[in-house]
Amino acid sequence: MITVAIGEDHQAVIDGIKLLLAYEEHITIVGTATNGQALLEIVKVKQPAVVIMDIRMPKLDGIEATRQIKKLLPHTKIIAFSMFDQEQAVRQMRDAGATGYVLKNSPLASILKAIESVTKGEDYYDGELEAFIEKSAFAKAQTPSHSVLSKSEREILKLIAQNKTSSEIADLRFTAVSTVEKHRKNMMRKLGLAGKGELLRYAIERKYDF
Amino acid sequence: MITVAIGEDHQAVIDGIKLLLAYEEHITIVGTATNGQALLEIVKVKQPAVVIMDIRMPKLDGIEATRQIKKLLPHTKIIAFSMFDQEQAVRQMRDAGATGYVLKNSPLASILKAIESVTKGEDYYDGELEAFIEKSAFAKAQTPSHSVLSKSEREILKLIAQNKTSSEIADLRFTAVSTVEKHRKNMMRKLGLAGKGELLRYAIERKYDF
DNA sequence: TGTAATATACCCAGTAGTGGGTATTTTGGG
DNA sequence: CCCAAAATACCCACTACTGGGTATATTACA
Repeated sequence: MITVAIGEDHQAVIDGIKLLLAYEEHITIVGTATNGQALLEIVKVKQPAVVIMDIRMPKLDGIEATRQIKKLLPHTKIIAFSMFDQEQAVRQMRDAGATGYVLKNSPLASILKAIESVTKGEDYYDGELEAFIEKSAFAKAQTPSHSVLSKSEREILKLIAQNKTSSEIADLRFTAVSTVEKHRKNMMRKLGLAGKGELLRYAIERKYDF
Repeated sequence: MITVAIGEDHQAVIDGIKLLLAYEEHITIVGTATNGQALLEIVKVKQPAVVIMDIRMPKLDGIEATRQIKKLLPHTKIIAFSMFDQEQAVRQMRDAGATGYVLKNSPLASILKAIESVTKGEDYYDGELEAFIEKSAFAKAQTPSHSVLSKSEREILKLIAQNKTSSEIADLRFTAVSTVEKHRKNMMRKLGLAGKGELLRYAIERKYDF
C-alpha cells in the first residue's frame, strides 16, 4: 500500500488528484493541505511514502517544504506538481530532494506514473524536463546556492516582490528603514538595475532564483 | 443530456474535471482545449450547453472567448473556473456573459453544482463572490470595450512596464506630467491596484494584453 | 444636439524611493 | 587572531509617486 500526501493551494486541483487515485487499490491518500506549513505537519504525523508537492504554496513554499521533509524523513519520495517548466524551478526542487516532476499541463495520469516510478526508486520527469536533469547534476558540484546577492538582500528582494514598502520590510525584519534602503541600493548596484521597477521585474521573472 | 466543453490551460486540471463528470450520466463532455482559440472552435462545432472557462488561457483569454461565444451562441452557459477572486475578474467575466464563477480553491464538486444551476437558468457564484454581483449589474451597460482601460491608459501602462517615469512618458506623449499621473491614478482605481509595483506586475503578467 | 466618457491639466499635502555617500558592528572563514 | 564581507544605521538633497480632489476641452455615440 503506497501512502500519499498532497500539497497544492487549490482545493479543486486536490480533488481532481483524489479522484484520479481513488480507484487505485494500492494507493491511499493520508492527507491533503493547501499550504506548506500544514502539509509539513501532515507529513510528520502520517509519514507517507510519497508527497505530491506544488511549488507555490502559502506559508511555506514547495522547495523549502521539500527540504524540511527530506531532512526529517529522508526516505520520503517527493513529486513536484507545478505549472512552472523553467529549468530553475526543476533544479531547485531536485536540489531540495524531489525525485519527480509533473507539469500541470501534462495529463493528470502522469501523477500516477510518477508515483509508480519514484516508489521504485526511479526518477520521473515529464518529457522535456529531463534535459534539465543532466545540467542539474553538473550545477550541483558548482554553485548550489551561489548568488550575487547576500542572504539579507535576497530576503528583501522577495519582500519587494510582494510589494512591501521599505518601511513595511523594516518592520518585518526588525531593522531600520535606512538599512532596507541601503540593501536595495546595494542590490541595484550589484545587478545593474535602476529603481524599484527593475528590481520588481527581476524578481518576477526569476521567480525563486536570486 | 447536458453537453459540456472545458477550456483550461493545464491538462492535469482538465483531467480532474473529466474525472469528476465521468460518472454523471446526464452530462457528457464534448471537447476540451488548453487555449481560448481552440476552445472557441470546439464550441462552434459541438455547440455545448455549458462551457467551463478558465480566465487565463493562451491565444485568447477567457473573457474575450466568453464574449465571442455569447455573440455567436447566446444560449450557451458559461462558468468561469479561476484562481482569481478579485472583484474585477468576476465582473469582467460576468460582463462578458458568464453566469457562473467557481474558484479553484473551492472543492471540485462546486463545478457540478454550478453546471446544475446555470442549466436551470440560475446564476452560480462561490460564496463570497456574490457580493460582487450587484455591482456588476451596473457595469453591464458599459461593456462594449475590450478592456476596462482606455486607449491612453493602455499606452501609458505599456510605458510604465518599460520602466519609464511619469516625466519620461509625458515627454514621449507630448503631454503634461500631471496628465500621466492622472491616468495612472485612474488605472489604479479601475483595476483595484495599489501603486507602481502592482501596475507593473499587472502589465508583466499580461504581457501587454490589457 | 446632448450626454457621457475620455483626455488633459492642475492643486495640495503627503509618502516612497533614490543617488551618493560615511561609519560602526557583526559574522564567518582562513 | 585577522580580515573581508555582510549587516546595520545614518546624513543630505533630491525625484518619483500617491491620495484626493477640481476643472475644462475633446470625442464619440445616440
